[in-house]
Amino acid sequence: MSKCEQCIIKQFNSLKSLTKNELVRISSCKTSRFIKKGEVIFDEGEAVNGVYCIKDGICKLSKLSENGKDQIVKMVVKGQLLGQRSLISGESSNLQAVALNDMEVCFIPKSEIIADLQKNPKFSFDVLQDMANDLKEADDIIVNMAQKSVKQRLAETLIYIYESFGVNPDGTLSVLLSREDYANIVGTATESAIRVLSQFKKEGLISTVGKFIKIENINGLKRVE
Amino acid sequence: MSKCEQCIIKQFNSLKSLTKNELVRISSCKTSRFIKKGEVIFDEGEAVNGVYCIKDGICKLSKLSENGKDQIVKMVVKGQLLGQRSLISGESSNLQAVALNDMEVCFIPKSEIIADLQKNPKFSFDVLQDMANDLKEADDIIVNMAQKSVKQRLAETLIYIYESFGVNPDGTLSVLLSREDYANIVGTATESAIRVLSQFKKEGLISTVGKFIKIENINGLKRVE
DNA sequence: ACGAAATCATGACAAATATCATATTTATTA
DNA sequence: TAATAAATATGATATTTGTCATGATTTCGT
Repeated sequence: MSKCEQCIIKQFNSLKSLTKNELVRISSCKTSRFIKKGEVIFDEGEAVNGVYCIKDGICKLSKLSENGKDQIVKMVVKGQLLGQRSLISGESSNLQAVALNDMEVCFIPKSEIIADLQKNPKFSFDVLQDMANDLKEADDIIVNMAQKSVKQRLAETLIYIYESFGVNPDGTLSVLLSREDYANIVGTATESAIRVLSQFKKEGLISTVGKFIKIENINGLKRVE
Repeated sequence: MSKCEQCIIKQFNSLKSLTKNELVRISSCKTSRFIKKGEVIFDEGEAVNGVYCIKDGICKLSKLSENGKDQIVKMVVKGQLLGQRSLISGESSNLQAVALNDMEVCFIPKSEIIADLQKNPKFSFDVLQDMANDLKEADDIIVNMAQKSVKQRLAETLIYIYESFGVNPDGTLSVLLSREDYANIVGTATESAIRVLSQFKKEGLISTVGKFIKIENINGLKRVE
């Protein structure tokens, strides 16, 4: 099994602040795991006894609302950590995590991470900054949900995915989402999301290649009202 | 000026994890301040060079959206800390803070807090837990905004204020908000908020004493659709 | 106490979005 | 590969919410 000390993935998350010794210790107790597209990594209400370091792939974090609809709250991608929040608050997860494509992750047990949080202030501050950033993003989402139209939110989602996760060689968005996923990010009915995407297509703002979406006019998307 | 070591307010926030010595040091450089209702504590985009410990009163944290409407993201009350997030991320504030009634706060400069975060892991972990909790609440708000009706959101806001901030001797909600504030919490037009409150009143779910609101049937509010 | 300004309230209408129905296309699997 | 299921697409319509107009009430400063 590969070693954390030599893993380049950690450069992209708080684990980079761990010392060589800490990494060796974590490496010895971590477990590597492959996750298939659509597989549930952990469920809402489930105890998450550690943190996942994502080596490859992307997943969605969602919460089931009382009316039975799933709301996607965040997407977590290669290089990032998954399950930090629950670990720190010591509660079971408030969100469900589902793989959006095939993933490879390392699981680090809770006890190890907590030990490091309490001993290594640099690591702990790094996690704190991560969380502060998540909180800021969450605030922005709240404002968007509350104040913007479905059309605007969907346009911004497309731009967000484009800018954060990039494109395939043919220019289509590298993250492949169903129309239902788009609806669950934007917080609308699936039919509404489909309709808006159709409209964007008619207006030449996007094009589609099978299920893949390609942004054709990003400035147009930014001007959507 | 009163001393942090003896202040009972700190029992309610992360400052309780500081050592006696740390508190003495902080006490010597903190400044106490009175803030009038409606006063801006800090503005969106402004650098917040420290943390406020709220000794008395309550304030709202809001963000101006592009369409010119204010969205209230959180309320912070006596006992809690204000400005943590910006301090940790080292950025200027993403939110505006405005006093909802007369307040008394202590301001602790950034350098002092950062020093303690880096030296005292217990304190740092406490702040981390606080932030994790804020993040969980933010997730819940996102789901509510995305999936629930204005009526439901307003009902839940009333219940939240009732349960979190309590009532006056006559049973009215102790936090006095304008109809516009309610609209800005729920993310709707002021007229819509007014209309829904009028409806709740007609249905006997709430009553009003001047601008004050009294919850008459909390189970009814919980069942609103 | 008085007038100006803000806040609250309500009606009428417009716009956005949800829901239901029903094709059509695409994926899955027996 | 045929049969079946799932996802996408679109129309018709209902519901929710926003906007504009207007008046009543409350608050505030002098």
